[in-house]
Amino acid sequence: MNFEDNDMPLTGFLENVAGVLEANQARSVRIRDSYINAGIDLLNEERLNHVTIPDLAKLCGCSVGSFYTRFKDKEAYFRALRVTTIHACNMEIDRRVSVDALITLGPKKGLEELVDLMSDLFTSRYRGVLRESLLRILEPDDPWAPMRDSARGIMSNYHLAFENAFEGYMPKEARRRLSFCFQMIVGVLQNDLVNDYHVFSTKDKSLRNGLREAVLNYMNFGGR
Amino acid sequence: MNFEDNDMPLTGFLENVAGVLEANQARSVRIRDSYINAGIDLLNEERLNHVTIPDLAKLCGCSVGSFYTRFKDKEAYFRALRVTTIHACNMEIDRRVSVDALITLGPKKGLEELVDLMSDLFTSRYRGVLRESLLRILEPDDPWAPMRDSARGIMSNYHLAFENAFEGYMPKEARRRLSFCFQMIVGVLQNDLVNDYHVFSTKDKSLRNGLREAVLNYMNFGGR
DNA sequence: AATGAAAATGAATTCATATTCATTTTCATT
DNA sequence: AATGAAAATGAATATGAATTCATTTTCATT
Repeated sequence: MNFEDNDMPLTGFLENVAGVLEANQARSVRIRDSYINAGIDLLNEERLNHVTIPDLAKLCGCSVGSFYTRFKDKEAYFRALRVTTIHACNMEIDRRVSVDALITLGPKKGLEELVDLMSDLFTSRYRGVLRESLLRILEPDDPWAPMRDSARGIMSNYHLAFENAFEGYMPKEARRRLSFCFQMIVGVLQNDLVNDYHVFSTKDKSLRNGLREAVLNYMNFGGR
Repeated sequence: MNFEDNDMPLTGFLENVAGVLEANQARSVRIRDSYINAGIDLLNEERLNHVTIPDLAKLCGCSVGSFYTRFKDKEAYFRALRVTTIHACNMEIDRRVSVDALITLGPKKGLEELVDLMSDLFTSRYRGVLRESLLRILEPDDPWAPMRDSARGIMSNYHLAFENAFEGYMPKEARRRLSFCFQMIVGVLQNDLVNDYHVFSTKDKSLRNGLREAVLNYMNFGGR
């Protein structure tokens, strides 16, 4: 999967992130990116609290000070991890659930694609960053806000595509149900993100299948 | 609602919580309970991080030191908040979804009761403690574990009651669906616990109604 | 009301990371 | 290869909240 690629080029959006300091030399860009990539991977293993700057620096084979010539502070670093993550997610979203793509797929396959896309995002290499963002959702920054924005974008695409499928008129009831589907998918996936002890899990494909079935059933497109 | 009562007597279970120090005088019991009650209420407003011991002491009209004669450390204090919460939740669970109660209600009303019970728990005075526990789920303690245990208990009751309703034989398919229902309910409610920006919310009754409808539909008991 | 145990007090201390900065090293341009 | 700007270094410092403890006060029993 494209958005799973390691060592993606981080140039073009990191530059504009508040607190990410200018990197004018190839060397500093390399170190900056290695900090970002290390962070993305580490957050799949532990909480950001437990990642100390000295640890991080050692892992990247450089010094504490270098961290601070790349990032204003730890907060800016986490912001950079998030922006990288959101960028990757949004690429995937645009690719797979644009209004055009959804109109081509039609309602039923479109819904299946929604479950698959969301499952893929929550299972990707960025899972740890997503988890950390979710677990810090109440902090002043609200690191989950951009995910919410993306979610709203997806929803809007679905509403448009469904309206089109229903020839311009979608019953209010169907709108409500569509929204609730999305809320179920997100809820179940967020729960899985944080909680390993469920019957249906993203670890195998059971959660994906369960969600698909639940959503299709609920929308009256019939299960499998 | 019973489990909503303020100033519930905290004697009988707090005594056994690790790190909760003996309180032999009426005065110390009073102070201990006022710390607990203040904490439960504060966590509806802010994260535990932001509650400092000096703040807490001032709020309870006593000194920092008194906190440490009641609780070994802040961790023990949070444990006490959780045990209080779980105690209240379990009382409500036993009262409302015992196997007997569920057999009396029958499958359809039983499912509605599940949605209502879970919604009530996640909307109670203990909402803040539940949220804080969820957001700390990855910490060594796993403060969410006891909630998971309660959840397992509820599930088991439902499986037993449904087996009874289906005269001792419940199709595997129905078992799976029942589990997934629960996973949806918990997922959606946990999401709401942490995230205010959804179409269906516990703030009004919309989430409760939506969940009820979704669950009944999915289980083929027909919506409203 | 005397007495010793329990509890409360809050200024001072501890502790664990995040962050700084004077110095050294590397880069890129001439 | 000389030069100045950029970047890296890591020991030292700052920070901020949790925790301690010597002292004072209150409780409960006689």
